[in-house]
Amino acid sequence: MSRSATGTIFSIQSLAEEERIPLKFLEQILLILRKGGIMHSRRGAGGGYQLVRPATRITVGEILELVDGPIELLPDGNSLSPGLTSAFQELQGEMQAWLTKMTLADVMQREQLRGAVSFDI
Amino acid sequence: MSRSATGTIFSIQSLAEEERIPLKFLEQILLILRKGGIMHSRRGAGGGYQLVRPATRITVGEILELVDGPIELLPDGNSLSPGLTSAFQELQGEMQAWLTKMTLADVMQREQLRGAVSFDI
DNA sequence: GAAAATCCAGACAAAATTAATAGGGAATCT
DNA sequence: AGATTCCCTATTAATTTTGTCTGGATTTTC
Repeated sequence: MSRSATGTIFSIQSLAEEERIPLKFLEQILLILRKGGIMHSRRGAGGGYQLVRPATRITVGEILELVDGPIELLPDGNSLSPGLTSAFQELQGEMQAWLTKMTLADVMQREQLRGAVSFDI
Repeated sequence: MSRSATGTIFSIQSLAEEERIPLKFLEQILLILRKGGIMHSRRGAGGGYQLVRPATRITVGEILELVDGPIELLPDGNSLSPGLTSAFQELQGEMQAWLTKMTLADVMQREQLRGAVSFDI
């Protein structure tokens, strides 16, 4: 019963129990994901959350940026030398590229290959 | 008068003044680099620090690991799903590869290209 | 022996990060 | 109306990180 299938709807509570995450904690994360355009929600009885797009079109980078904020190796007002700054910008670019290629579907496939616990979100 | 030339010796104090870093702070860093086998030091009058190897054979990753500890995207006792863990391990591997290819000489060349402040260490 | 310089262990505070908790408000279904 | 479920803001607590400072001890040169 994969919650990562596009149409599947589920409640915060049910997911919180399965993953053993505090309900109020999970609530905040899902809220962020909805505002970020990754999930859709419906209130009231029978409501819940569901993915807006198929997992093949949701990237890890997208989720990470929403939840953790922008991926930046360099601090905002960085005092590093221009050469180091340039180098780290390059690395950061490579990380971004990777994070943009890696989709939620890719990650879920890796769960399968490892044959372990089922994973959702 | 580049301090990154292999033979050049300099004192903590002179570098601290130039870079406007607290002397005692810089001292700790240089100490780490020496223990890590990147720098050599000589005590007493006329002593100081110098690079052991040419900058072409010192990598940014080496320095970073010494100063900041191991580069790890995943926390030590990570509770992530196996699929996510696997994915992040892959990314971490790519970062490591990049950091191992990028040498101090490469960084210094970028300083030149940007024509800005001279940079040492 | 005096001066110059590194060596070393530890204490400290401010800031940032992370995880969690709290308490109600608003919409929707039956 | 009442139950269900998401919505929203704020606060707390614990931990880690970062930068800095203290106070010497040791080695080397002159």
